[in-house]
Amino acid sequence: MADRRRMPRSREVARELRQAIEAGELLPGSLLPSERELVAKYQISSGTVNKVIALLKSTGLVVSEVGRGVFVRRRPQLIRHAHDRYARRWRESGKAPFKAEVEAQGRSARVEVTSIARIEPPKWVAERLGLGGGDHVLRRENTYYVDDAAVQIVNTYIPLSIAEGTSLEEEVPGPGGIYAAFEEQGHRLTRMLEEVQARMPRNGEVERLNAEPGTPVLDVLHISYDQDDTPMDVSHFVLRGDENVLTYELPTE
Amino acid sequence: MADRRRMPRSREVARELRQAIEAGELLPGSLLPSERELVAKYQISSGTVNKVIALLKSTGLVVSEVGRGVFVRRRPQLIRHAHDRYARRWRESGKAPFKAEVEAQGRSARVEVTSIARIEPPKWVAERLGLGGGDHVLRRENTYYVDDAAVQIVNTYIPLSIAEGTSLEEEVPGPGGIYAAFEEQGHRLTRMLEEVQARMPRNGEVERLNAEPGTPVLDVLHISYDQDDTPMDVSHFVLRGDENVLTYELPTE
DNA sequence: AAGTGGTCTAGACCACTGC
DNA sequence: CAGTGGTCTAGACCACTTA
Repeated sequence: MADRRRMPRSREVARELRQAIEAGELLPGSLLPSERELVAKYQISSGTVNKVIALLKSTGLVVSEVGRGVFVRRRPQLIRHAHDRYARRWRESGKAPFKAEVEAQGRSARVEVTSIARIEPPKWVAERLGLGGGDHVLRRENTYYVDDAAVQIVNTYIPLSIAEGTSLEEEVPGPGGIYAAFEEQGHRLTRMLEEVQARMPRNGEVERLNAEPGTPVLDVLHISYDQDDTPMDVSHFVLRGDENVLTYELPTE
Repeated sequence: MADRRRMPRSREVARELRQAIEAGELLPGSLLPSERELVAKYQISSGTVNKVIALLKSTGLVVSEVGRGVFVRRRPQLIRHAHDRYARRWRESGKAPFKAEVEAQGRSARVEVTSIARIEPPKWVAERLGLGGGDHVLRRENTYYVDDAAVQIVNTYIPLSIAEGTSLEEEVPGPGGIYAAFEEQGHRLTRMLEEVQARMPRNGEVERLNAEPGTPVLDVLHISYDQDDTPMDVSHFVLRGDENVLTYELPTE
C-alpha cells in the first residue's frame, strides 16, 4: 500500500530475507544461504546479491565473515550508560561505573590507556575550556573493551594548569579515577554538560571500534565544571551506536 | 603508515575525492565530476565509481540527485535540543522551544499532528507507563519540519486514565502544549528520563525524514513523571542524526 | 535530446576459511 | 581443496533533469 513506484530488485530480496529473519525462520547466529545459492534462488546476478547483503548489513541485521558466510546477528546486549555515571558514590565504591555495568551483565570489561601527552588543544577544546592561545592541555586517550571488543573511545582534555605535576599525568591516576584526582586538587565536580550526536564512523574509527561499516556511532562531548564553574575537562566519547544506550535523568527546575 | 594490506580501489578513489573536498578544492554545494568522467579519469568501471559515490554518501560528505549530479554537501546547520526544553519557562512563554531554536537560526519551523488515536499500547510503552493488560493509551503522532523538510518524528503515548476527555485528545491541546494540559489535570512535571541510541533508519523512516539512506538517526525515549512519580507520558523521538544535537545539563547529586 | 545517477548482468579473480 | 564473501569489469537500460 505504500510503494507507488517499483522497488529495486535488491531491496525486494533484502525485504524477503529480513522478513524471514524477523519471522524466526532464520535464527540469530544461523547462516544465510551463500551468495551463490541466492543467485540461483532469486535469479539475480552476483553483484545484486552482494548489494542485498550490503543492505542487510547496513541495518545491522546480519554480519558477514569472509570465507565463512553471512550470519544473522545475535541481538547485542546493550550497555547502559546511566546519567549518574559520574556520581561520587561510584568513585567512593572504587569501581568504575562502566566496569560495574558490564560485569553485572556477566561480561568482562577492560580499559586501556592508549596515550597521555601534553599538547596544544584543538580549537573546539580550547573554546570549551575557556583557554587562550598558547595554553596547553593534557590529553588522555582511552579505549574501553567489552569481552575484548572495543566499544568506546574516549579522549579527555584537561587544562595543564590543573593537571600539571599531579597524578592526572600518570597512567593510573589513583583509585576512583580522574575525578577523585580532581577532588584532591580542590576541584569538586558540581555540574556537567553533554552534547550528543549520531553520525557515521570516520575512517580510523571503523577499525578502532571494529564497527561494521554501516553502523553509526554516538558522539558525545562532555564538559565538567567545578564549584567555581570552571571547566575541569572536556571528554570526547565515541561509542558504537548499536551496543550502547545513554540514559539521562533530568529534574525540572 | 597505517594500511598494511592493499586498499580496494573504490576506497582509494573515495579517499582522493574526500581529500579534495576537505582541502577546499571542491567547495560545499559544488558539483563533483560525473560518474562517466570519473570512469575515464580513474580508469575504473562504472560499478566501481558508483560504489565510490556510495562510500562518500555513507559518510554524509556528498549528496546525489538523479539527473543532476553529485554535490558536496553544505554543512548543515545543527538544531540544538537543550536539556531545558521541557522547562516551565518555555510553556509560559507560549512559544515551543523547537520553534524558538529554529527561528533563532533564521529558519522556519512547523509541527504537524499526523494522528491522534486511542490504542492498545506496544509492550515497551505499557512497561514504562506501568500499565496492565487491557489498559489503553492515547497516541499522538507528530512530525516536525524545518524549512519544510521533516527532521523529527515524535510519537507520544499517554495513559487514557489521564488523557480521557481532556484537551489532550484534541489536535491543539491549548497554548503551552501538552505539558500545560497535564498541569491542568493536576499532573505537574517533576522529573524525566531519556534513553538515547544511535541507529540506522528503519524502512519507513528513510522516507518520512527524507534522510539520505546511510545517515543515522537519534532514537530517544522520553518518560515524564509527575509529583507522585507517576509516569505521565512516554514519547518516542526519531531525529535525523546529522542535523540535530541533544544537549543535557546534569547536576551531580 | 543529451546528460545524470541508480540499478543490474554475467562473468572474473582474490584472500580467506574449514575440512 | 572446495566454498565463502569482497571486489571489480564492461557493458546495458531506466527514470529523471536540464536546456
